[in-house]
Amino acid sequence: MRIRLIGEKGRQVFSQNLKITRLGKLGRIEEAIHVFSQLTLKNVVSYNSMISAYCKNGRISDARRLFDEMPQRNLVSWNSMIAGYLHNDKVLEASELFDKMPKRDLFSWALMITCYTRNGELEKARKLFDLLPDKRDTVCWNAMIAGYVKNMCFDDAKKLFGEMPVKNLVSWNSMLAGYTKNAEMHLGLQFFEEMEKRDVVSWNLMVDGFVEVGDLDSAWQFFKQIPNPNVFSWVTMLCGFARNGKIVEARRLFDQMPHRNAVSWNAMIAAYVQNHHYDEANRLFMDMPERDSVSWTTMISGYVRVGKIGEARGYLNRMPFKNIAAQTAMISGYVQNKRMDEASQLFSQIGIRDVVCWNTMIAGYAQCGRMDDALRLFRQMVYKDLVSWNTMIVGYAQVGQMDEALKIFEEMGERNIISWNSLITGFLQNGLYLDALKSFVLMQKEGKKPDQSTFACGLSACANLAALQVGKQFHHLIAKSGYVNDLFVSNALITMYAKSGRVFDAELLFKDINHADVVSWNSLIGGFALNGYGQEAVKLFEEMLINGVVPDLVTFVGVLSACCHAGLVDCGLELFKSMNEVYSVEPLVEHYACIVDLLCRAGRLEEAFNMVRGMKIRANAGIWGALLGASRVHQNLELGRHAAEKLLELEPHKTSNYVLLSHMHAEVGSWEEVESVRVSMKKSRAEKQPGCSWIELKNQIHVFLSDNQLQPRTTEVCNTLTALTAHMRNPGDLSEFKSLLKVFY
DNA sequence: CTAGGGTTAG
Repeated sequence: MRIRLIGEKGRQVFSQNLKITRLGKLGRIEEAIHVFSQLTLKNVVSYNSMISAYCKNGRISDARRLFDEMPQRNLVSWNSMIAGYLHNDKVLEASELFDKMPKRDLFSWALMITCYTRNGELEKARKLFDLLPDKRDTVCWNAMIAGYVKNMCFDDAKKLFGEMPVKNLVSWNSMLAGYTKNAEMHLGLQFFEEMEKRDVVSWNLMVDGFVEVGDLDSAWQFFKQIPNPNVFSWVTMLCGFARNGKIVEARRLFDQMPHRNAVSWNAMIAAYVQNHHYDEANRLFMDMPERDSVSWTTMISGYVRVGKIGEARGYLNRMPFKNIAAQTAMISGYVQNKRMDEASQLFSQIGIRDVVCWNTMIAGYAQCGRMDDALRLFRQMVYKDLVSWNTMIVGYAQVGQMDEALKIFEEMGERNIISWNSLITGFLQNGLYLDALKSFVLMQKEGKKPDQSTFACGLSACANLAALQVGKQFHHLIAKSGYVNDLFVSNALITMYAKSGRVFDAELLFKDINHADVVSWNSLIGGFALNGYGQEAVKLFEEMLINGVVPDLVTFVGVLSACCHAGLVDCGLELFKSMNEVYSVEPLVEHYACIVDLLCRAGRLEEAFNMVRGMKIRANAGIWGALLGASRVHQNLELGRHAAEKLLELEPHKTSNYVLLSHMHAEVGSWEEVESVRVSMKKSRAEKQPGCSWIELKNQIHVFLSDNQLQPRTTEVCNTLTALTAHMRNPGDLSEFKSLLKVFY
C-alpha cells in the first residue's frame, strides 16, 4: 500500500492530519480539536491522529469515545488506543482492548508487555511473552528485558538477556540502563566497556548515570567523548550542570548546541529558574521560538517554589492553552501558602480533573490540618491512586490522629514503600516509637523491602528509645542492604549511637562519611553535648567551621547546650552573639533557654534575667524554670517569685512548679507564703503527672509508668529494684547481681 | 533503550 495522491482534497486531509498530530504533541489540544472538527473529509488517519492527540493530553475518555464512534478502525487505531491507555496507566482497559483486537502485530504484543511491566505485573507480561508465536522479534524481547530492569528484577533481566537469540543495541542499552539508573556506576562502567558496539544512547545513559550520582566530572569526561552527541546528550549534560548550580556552564552548553528543540529551551529555562535567575529565565522564555505547555509550567512552578504566587498567577493568566499540569502547579502554589479558597476556586474551574490535581487539593487541606475537608474530597474521588491514599495517611499523622491514619492504611488494597514509610514516620512524629518498630517488622512480612528512608526512620525510633541493641541490629541490616553510604542513613546511625550513650561509636561512623552535611555535624555535636562532653562538642563545632560547613539553628542548640554543660560561659555567650551578627540567624526560644540556663548555673542571675527581658519572642516554661531554680539556689526571692508567677501562667497544672516555689518560701521562713502557694495549687487543680521511663533489654522495650499498673511485671520490677539498691550499698557479689537481672529476660 | 513541567514519605 502506497499513499496515493488523490487530488487537492486528499492533500488537504493529509496536511490537516499532520497538524493534529503536531498540536497534540505540543499540548495544544483545544486547537487540535478545532482542526479536527473543521475537517469535512475525515479518513482513518484523521481519527487515529485525534485519538493520539487526546491520549497525549490525558483525555483518555475522549479518545475512547472517538475510537468507538469512528466508522472503521485499522490496526493503528487499536494500537494507538492501547498506547494511550499505556501512557495513562490504565492497564485494565488496555488488556481488555488487546483481547478484543481482531488482528495483532508485533507492535501490539510489545505494547501490551510494556503495559504490564509498567504496572509491575511482571508475571502477566511474562505469560504474554511466553505465549507469543515463535516469530517474536527482538522488540518483544527488549520490552520484556526493559520491564525486568524497571522493576528492579535485574537477575531476571540478565537471565533473559543471556537467552536472547539475537541481541541488538537496544537490548544492550536496556541492560546498561539497569546499572546507570540504579546508581551502580562501577558495574555500569564495566558493562559499558564490555559492549562490542555503542551508540549515542549508550553514551547518554553513562552521562545521565554520572549526573544522577553527583559525579559531574565523570559526566563531563564522558560527554566530551561522545562521537556524535544528540539533543538528548546536550540536554542531559545541561541539566547536570543546572542541578549543581553551575549555571554559567549550563548556558555555555545551551549556546553551543548545534540543534535546539523545545526540550532544550525548556531545560535551560528550568536551569535559570532552579538557580533563581528569574530575569534570565523570563528573557529566554520570551525569546524561544515556540513555547509549549512545559515552558509555561516550568515558569509557573518555578515562581511557586519560591513563594512568588502573584508572578506565577500572572503567567497562568497569560497562558493561551491552560493545561492541567500548569493549573495544578498553580493550585500547589496556593496550597503551599495556605490559600485554600483560591486553590479551591481554580480547582473548580478545571474541566477534566485528573488524579494529580485531586491529590494536590487533598494535600492542601491536609497541610492546613483540615482533615474533614480532605476526607470529603478523598471520598468523592472516583479513581484514586497510591498517592491519594498516602496523602491521607500523612495528613492524619500530622494532626496526631494515628488511629485514623491506620484506618486508611488498612483500607488500602495495595501499598507501596511510601505508604509504609509514611505510616512509620507518622508513628515517629507522634512519639509512638514502638509502633514504628512494629511496622518495620510487619512491612517485611508483607514482602516490602525497606529502603534508605525506612531505615532512617527505624533508627530514629531506636534513637528516641535509646534502644541500642535494636539499633545495632538495624546497623547490621543496613550494612547488608547496601544503604550504608546513604547520607540520611549515616546521619540517623550517628544520632542513634549518640543518643544511646555510644557517642564515640558515633564519632567513628562520622569519620567514615565522605561528604558530611550540616545534619551529620549537628548529630555528632548534639551527641557530645548530650553525653556531657562539652569540650569535644565545641571543638567539633570549630572543626565544622574550618571545613566550610555553615551552622544552622540545630547546630547552635547543640553547641550552646554543650557550653552549658561544660560551664563554658564566655564561649557560650560569644557563640550566641555570633548567631545574629555572623550567621544572621534569629535565635529561637531553645537557644535563649540554653543561654539563660548557662548564666543561671554561673550564678549570673541578673544577666540572665536581663536577657529574658530583652527577648523578642515569648519565654517558655524551660526558661522561667531555669530562672526559678537558680533563684532558689542563690536565694533571690524577688526574682524567684517573678519567675514562678510566669511559670505558673504557662503551666498552671504542673505540681513541681508549686513545690519549688513553696520550698523557696520555706527556706526563708515565710510560712504564710508557703500556705498561699498551697492554696493556689489546689485552686488550679494541679495534679502530679505520672512519671514515665523505659529500658531496652534483650530486644524488648519495657515501659514504666509510676502511676500505672499496665506493665505486667511492675511488682517484680520493684522488688528487683529494692534488691539492687541493697546490693549497691554492699558491692562485691556479682553473681547474685546477674541472676537478679534475669528476671527481665 | 536516552533529555524538559504538575501530587505523597525522609
